[in-house]
Amino acid sequence: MLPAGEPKFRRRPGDRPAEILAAALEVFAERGFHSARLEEVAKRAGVSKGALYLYFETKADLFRAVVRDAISPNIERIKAMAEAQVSFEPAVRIGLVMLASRVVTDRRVSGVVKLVIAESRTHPELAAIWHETVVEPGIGLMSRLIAEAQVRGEVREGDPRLFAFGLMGPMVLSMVWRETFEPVGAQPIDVVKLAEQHLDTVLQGMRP
Amino acid sequence: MLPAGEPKFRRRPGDRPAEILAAALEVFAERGFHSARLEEVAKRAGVSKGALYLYFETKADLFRAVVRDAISPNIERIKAMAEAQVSFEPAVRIGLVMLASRVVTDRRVSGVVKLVIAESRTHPELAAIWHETVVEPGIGLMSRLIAEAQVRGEVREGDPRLFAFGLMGPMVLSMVWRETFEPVGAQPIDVVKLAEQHLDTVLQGMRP
DNA sequence: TGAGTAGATGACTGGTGGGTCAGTTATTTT
DNA sequence: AAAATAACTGACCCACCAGTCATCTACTCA
Repeated sequence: MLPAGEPKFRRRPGDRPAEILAAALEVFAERGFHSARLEEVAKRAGVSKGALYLYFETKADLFRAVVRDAISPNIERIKAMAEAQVSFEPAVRIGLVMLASRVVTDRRVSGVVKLVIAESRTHPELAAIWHETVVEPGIGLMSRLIAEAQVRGEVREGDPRLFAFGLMGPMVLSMVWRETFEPVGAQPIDVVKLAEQHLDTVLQGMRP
Repeated sequence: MLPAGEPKFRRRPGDRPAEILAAALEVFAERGFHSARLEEVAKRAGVSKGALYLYFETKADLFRAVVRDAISPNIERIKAMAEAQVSFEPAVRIGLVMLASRVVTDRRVSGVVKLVIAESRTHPELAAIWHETVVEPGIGLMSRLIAEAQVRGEVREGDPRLFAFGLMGPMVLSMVWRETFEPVGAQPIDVVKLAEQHLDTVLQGMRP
C-alpha cells in the first residue's frame, strides 16, 4: 500500500488561501452560507477540511474573507471613476454600460451580492462593509455628478439621489433576476441592452 | 401544583394554521430559513413545537406555505389590474405608486421577497411559484400596455419588456435596500417619492 | 356525567456537520 | 544524513435542532 512516486500532498502555504477563497466563493454562491459544506470547500480547493482551519478561524471567518475579497476590485473601479474629471452624461453612459457588461454579468459578483442580501441578517457586518465601501461611494459619486449637471442646467430639478436610484435600479433587478429567476426557467435579461435602453430613456427624461 | 382557573391550552384547530403561518412569517423573515427555530415559531404562535406538526409536515412545508400565503393577495391585485381596461400612462402611474406605497413599504412583503431571493437555491420551487404567479404576469401586463401605447404612437420604439424592467428596477432596489442596508444604518429611501420622480423621468423619456 | 376522541404537549432521539488534534509527511536547516 | 520544523491529514467529538411519540387534556355528545 506504499504510494509510489507522487507525494500525498504538497506544502504550498503561499497559494492555499487564494485557492480556498476561490473554492469557498463557488460553494457559498451555489448553496448559501448555511447549506455550504466545509468538506465540499476543502474538496474543491484540493485540501483536507483540517487545512482550512490553518488559514481561517471559523466558517463565518472564511465567509467574511470571501466577501471582502470580492469587494476590492470594485473599490478600485469606483475610486478611479471618482478621481477622473468627467462630465455627467458620458460618465454615466460609460459607467452604467461597463457595470452591465463587466460587473452585473459576472456570476462571481452577482453571486456575492446575492449572498450579502441573503445573509445580511446573520452577518450584518458584511452588509455594513458592502454598504460603506461600495454602495454609498457609488451612489454618492453619481449623485454628485447629477447635482453638478443640475447646476449647469443640463439636468432638470429633482433629488439627485433618487435619480441615481432610478438609474441603478434595473441593474440590481438584473442581478436578482439572474440569481433567482433564471435558474427556474425565466427568460434571461440582456443586461447590456437593458442598460442602453434605460440610459436613453432616463437621460432623455432627465433633461430640463 | 394544580393550575387554577385557566386551562393549560385550548383546542382551536380552525385558527391554528393562520396563527402559525403569521408567527412563521415573522421568524423566517427575521432569521432566514435555516436559522429560524421551530421552537421560536411555536412560542410566538402560542403552541408547542409538536403542534406545528399537526398542521404542517416539515419545516420546508411550513416555509412553502408561508410564501404561498403571502403571494395570494398580490395575485388578486394583478388580476384586477389586468382585467380593468386602462390606458398606458395613468395605469402605470397609479400602479407604480400603489406598488410603492402599499407593497414595497410592507415589511411582510419585502421580507418574503428577500426570503425567496435568499433561499432560491435551496428552495427553487418557491422562486418558480413566485415567478410564474407574480413576476411574469406583472411584467407581462406592463409589457402589453407599453406595446399597445407604442402602436398608438404614445411611446417611442424600444423593447417593451426592457421598458418594464426599467420602471420596476428601482422598486426592487428599494426592497433590497430596506431589507439589507437600512438595518446597518443606511439612509432610508422614500419609496413613494422615488416612484413619483422615476415615473416623471421615465414616462418623459419614453415619449417619441 | 362519563366515555370517547381529537387537539395538544414536551421529553426524547438520531443525523448532521462545524470544529479539534494527535499523528503523518513534505520541506528546510544543520 | 539526520534533526527540526511547519504544512497537512482525517478520524473523531459533541452541540444542535428537526422531527417523533407516549401521554395528557380539553371538548363533544349520547
